[in-house]
Amino acid sequence: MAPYDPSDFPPFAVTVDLVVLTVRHNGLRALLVRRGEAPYQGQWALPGGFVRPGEDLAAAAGRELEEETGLCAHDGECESGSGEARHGAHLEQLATYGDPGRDPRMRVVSVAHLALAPDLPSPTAGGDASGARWAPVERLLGEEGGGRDDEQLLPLAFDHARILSDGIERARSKIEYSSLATAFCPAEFTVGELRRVYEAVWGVVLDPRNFHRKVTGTPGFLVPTGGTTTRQGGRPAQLFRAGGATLLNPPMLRPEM
Amino acid sequence: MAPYDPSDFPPFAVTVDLVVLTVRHNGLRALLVRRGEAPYQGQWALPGGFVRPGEDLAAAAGRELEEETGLCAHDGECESGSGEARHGAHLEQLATYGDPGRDPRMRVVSVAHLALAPDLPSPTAGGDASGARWAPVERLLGEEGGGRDDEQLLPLAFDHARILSDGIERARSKIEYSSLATAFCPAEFTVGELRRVYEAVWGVVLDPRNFHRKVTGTPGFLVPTGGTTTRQGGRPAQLFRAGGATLLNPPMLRPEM
DNA sequence: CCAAAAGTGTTTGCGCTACACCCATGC
DNA sequence: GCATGGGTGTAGCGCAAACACTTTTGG
Repeated sequence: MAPYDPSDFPPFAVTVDLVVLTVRHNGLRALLVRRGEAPYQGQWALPGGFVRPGEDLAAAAGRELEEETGLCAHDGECESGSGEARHGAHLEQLATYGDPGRDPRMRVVSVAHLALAPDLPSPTAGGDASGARWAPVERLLGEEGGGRDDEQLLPLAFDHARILSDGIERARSKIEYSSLATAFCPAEFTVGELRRVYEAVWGVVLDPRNFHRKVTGTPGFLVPTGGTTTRQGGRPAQLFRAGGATLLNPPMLRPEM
Repeated sequence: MAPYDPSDFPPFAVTVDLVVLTVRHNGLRALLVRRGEAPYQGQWALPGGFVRPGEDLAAAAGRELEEETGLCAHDGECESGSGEARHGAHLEQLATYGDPGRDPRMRVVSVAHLALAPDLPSPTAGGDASGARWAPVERLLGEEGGGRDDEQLLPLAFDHARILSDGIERARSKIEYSSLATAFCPAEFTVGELRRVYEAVWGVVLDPRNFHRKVTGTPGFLVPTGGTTTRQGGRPAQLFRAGGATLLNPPMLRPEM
């Protein structure tokens, strides 16, 4: 190999791309922005942008997330520190994509991050995108059982379909063995609401009795607040907050794969 | 955010760093190279180098791995394609480290990869490093129960201790639910040899009877070759190759954590 | 009074654990 | 023949799956 010469290395552009997921209307959805410029002008893409010269990768991801959603990241391996813009979201590094040619203009290495957010009241305010939406993931991945057949797939710019697919797969497997599903819920939530998160992310139906026993029996997963709510109708349900536990032992079991 | 201008972006150096693990003398070991230049001259570091202008990230990692060990990578998400230099090893992307200041000379973003290799006959031939060694991981992480107390910790250059720690953690958790432990074994191996891999990586003792039943009962994990060996002494043991299965269901269970 | 969701108990079965014993080789 | 590791059978137990019923609200 050539000797290590600081003044002579191939220059790269480094960006962060964000897979932001939420659960809305009993379905898993991803945040997309419409591209205003070539290439892929007018097509949908993941939010993202350049990493700034003095900026940590996690900080760049947190900044982009707040610009797009108003959410302030916490948790994961990213600790951007201060400033609670809104209720927190989970943010973690996903993977890095650097194929030559993934961006036709130049050599770009993108460090993708995964964010999990609760259902936001406002669709998508602020941000630099000329348009933004929460798209159901079935319309992006071409999975089975996701809505009607006449809904066609939304093509994504660059290699973003691949990145999104990896992010969804990470989320689906990670809620098995961690308490991450609570990141999709508001600060206080019911067992039933948490169950509907699992059902939406996995695309399955779970037994309410066994689910209730499982989550309330796992130490540190849920902490009762003492309050109740009837916002889902029916009998009042206990409210919980997310407990301190991050790793679930034993894990939640996803039915027959 | 500033408009997207291809000719005006902050330039970064992009490197790959390698966490190469093997099992040797009943212990988990990592490949280290001695640095020939400042900074951290003379200290031990993970092998790695710059990504070349037209080169994929996985290809860069595979190239570095072959330069350092003579191994040809396969499997994982990295498919560097052709050229079987020696028996294959597992290679996958680990994580990306890009703190400003992690390299005092310039802004470097390093895409770390994890490689799992069988015990190599020759210590470490070839490569560009002035020195190389397989270091027991206990001497690098300061864990309990790893050898005598008078052995002191080896400090690593840059943030490589963190990267190594992340790589080891990935390997430890991934052999639970995948057939990856076979990547530490030669092409043909016995159930006992595979068990010693698990014992070395996890630092535990497993019940030979239950282990045997578990791995032979998991469809697609092991394929008998028909041959036997007595290289471990005692009664001849059946030889196996790794089967096609990558995900183990149900997973191997790591004793009391 | 009806619908809708919450919450609880029980049975059944599978898989993991823990244990003792015989087998086939090298020295 | 003895040491060494390989391979098998079994009993117990804990967890998860499957299932029915009561409770408490809103309309």
